Amino acid sequence: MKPSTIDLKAIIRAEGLRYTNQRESVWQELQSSDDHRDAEDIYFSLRQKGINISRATVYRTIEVLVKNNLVRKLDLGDGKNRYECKWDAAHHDHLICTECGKIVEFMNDQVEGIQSDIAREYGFSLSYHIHQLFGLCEDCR
Amino acid sequence: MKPSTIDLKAIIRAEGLRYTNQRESVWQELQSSDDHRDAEDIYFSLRQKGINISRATVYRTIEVLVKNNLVRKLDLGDGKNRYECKWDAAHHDHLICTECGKIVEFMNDQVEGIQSDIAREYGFSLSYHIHQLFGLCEDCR
DNA sequence: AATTATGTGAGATTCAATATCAATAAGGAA
DNA sequence: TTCCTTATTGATATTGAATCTCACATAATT
Ligand SMILES: [Mn+2]
Ligand SMILES: [Mn+2]
Ligand SMILES: [Zn+2]
Ligand SMILES: [Zn+2]
Repeated sequence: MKPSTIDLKAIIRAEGLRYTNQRESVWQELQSSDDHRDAEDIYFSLRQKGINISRATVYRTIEVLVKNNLVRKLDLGDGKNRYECKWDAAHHDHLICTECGKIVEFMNDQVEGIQSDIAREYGFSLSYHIHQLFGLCEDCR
Repeated sequence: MKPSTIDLKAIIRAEGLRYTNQRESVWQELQSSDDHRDAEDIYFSLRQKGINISRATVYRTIEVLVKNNLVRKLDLGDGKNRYECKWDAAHHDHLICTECGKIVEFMNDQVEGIQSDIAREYGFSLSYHIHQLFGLCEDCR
């Protein structure tokens, strides 16, 4: 992931919130990889780097980032939420290997269009969708 | 839902399991409606009908039914698994109202086909998928 | 520096789901 | 039918992710 052009301090303060070391740390940690990580991952990585932070603060901060569209929350069906840095990313969905956990991102305009058609057909106004394909990756089958 | 032509006793015993009142009761309860219900719903409905059963047994029995493709387990993102009777149902995905919880079932051959294409493109062999559209239904928007 | 309200940390709590284990009962044998 | 073996059940404890509580810390303003 390329270095952020995002000014977290400005965003945080525009929300009327306080800019803190903990919030900056969580944001940096999430930006440090392209992975789809869970809150516990973030918590442990920060602790390992000697940064003192609590689980509660990790959860609370992630929620702030999600609300400001800097991070996307994902439920990949393994019982815990995962998060990905999405401030510069176009929409995409996921292909997941049920054996090794590998995650491939895909985007298909045709499917996106059909989703809108389906919503219209049933009188729904769509706000978001979940589209996940599960199976075995090349290496695992 | 039309009355079952399924012989649960035969299926259960073919699995080398014992046919019990509890297992039959859970199966009957799941068949009694077309809804997407959670385990607690099933548990309470049975108790209300005077059937003595424990939560643990409800969970365990549902798992047996899922493994035998009589019931489909769904994660609709509200923190608890939901179940639908699917012994006679063709595959379908879901459109969910985030306001009132209404669930509409849809099926689109084109999307199903594209999913296969995507899997092939990335070298995956697909085993299942989750496709859920969230938004406001006609009544709620 | 003083003030004040927001943010944080440690631990308690919630809730769905699973595990434990003594008691029960299904189903095969006689 | 009765007996026997063992899967199943129920009551309860436990797990794990996520949230809540509240005394204390600290960001931000004056
Ligand atoms: Mn992704
Ligand atoms: Mn359905
Ligand atoms: Zn794999
Ligand atoms: Zn609605």
